[in-house]
Amino acid sequence: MNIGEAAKGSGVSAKMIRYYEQTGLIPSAGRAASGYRTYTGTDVQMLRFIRRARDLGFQVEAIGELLALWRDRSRHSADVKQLAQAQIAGLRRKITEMESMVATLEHLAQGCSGDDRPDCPIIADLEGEASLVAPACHSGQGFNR
Amino acid sequence: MNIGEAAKGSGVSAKMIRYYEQTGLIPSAGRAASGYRTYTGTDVQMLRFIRRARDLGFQVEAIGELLALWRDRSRHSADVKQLAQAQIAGLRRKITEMESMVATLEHLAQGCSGDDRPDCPIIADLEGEASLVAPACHSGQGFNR
DNA sequence: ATAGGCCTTCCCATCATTGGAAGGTCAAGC
DNA sequence: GCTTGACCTTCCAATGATGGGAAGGCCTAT
Repeated sequence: MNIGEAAKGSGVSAKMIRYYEQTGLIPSAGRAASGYRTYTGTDVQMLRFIRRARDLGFQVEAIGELLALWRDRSRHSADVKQLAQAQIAGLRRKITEMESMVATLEHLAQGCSGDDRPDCPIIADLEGEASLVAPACHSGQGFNR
Repeated sequence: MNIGEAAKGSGVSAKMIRYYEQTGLIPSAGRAASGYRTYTGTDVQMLRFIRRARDLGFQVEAIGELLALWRDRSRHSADVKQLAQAQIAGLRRKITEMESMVATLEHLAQGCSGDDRPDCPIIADLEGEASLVAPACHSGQGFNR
């Protein structure tokens, strides 16, 4: 089948399929005499694998490792589990960060009258002055950047 | 003061300060005879404002709006609050997505023996076959991409 | 033969940030 | 005065994953 059909069948766009090939995540597809890439059912299955891993938030690099384990019939499930747990840990870290942001924002928004007056604890907090509402202690630093 | 000192004082890197100037987020800094950018205490305060907004996860575009409100003494706190609430909503959406990923991954990892045997429900799930452990119903689609 | 739908490659843009190269400036010490 | 090192300047490039588009080739049905 051609790339369009593989894209439809896998949920990975044709653009991304070419990109994954280019970056070495997947092997080069076969080519028809016309120069068109050709895909088999197995290829589509691999692309679906990638799609699902991507939907679980794995980065492409980690997906490469997952693919290698997938292909390795003598893999150790411990290796797979480790990747999954690293992914869980990474997601948890980001979730925690964002939750802290939400908590701060909610605290600030709650103290904001939200009317036509200019006074606003949100602005005050961003200004770096002590919050007009409460110490907030929101700037836990240690952000991802 | 020079850009380095402004960077230190604000927590925004010199690189980013130049970038923010270039993209119009902040006005062009003054220049010394040498061509060096010069900053005042007010500038540093503005940069700190940006830094804190950034730490709350605001995108640069939203920070521009916040800066405009900050400078607008006749602002309506409702406008500020709205930006904050939009930010909260966006963060919450991402958190929910990630939590769903974590839930799926945990479920799968829990069923993985994590030893030297190759059988692994994580791989099985990514393969797209019915999970060996449970229906999982993890692929809720509707992801951010 | 022609239309239009698919494919190819190549380049560009995103977003926020970092890195580096090549070169100018400043301040301190000799 | 001169050197040195720290700082500054601009410009260009890369990141990661993706989308957009142009210019041109291929395929199939009418």
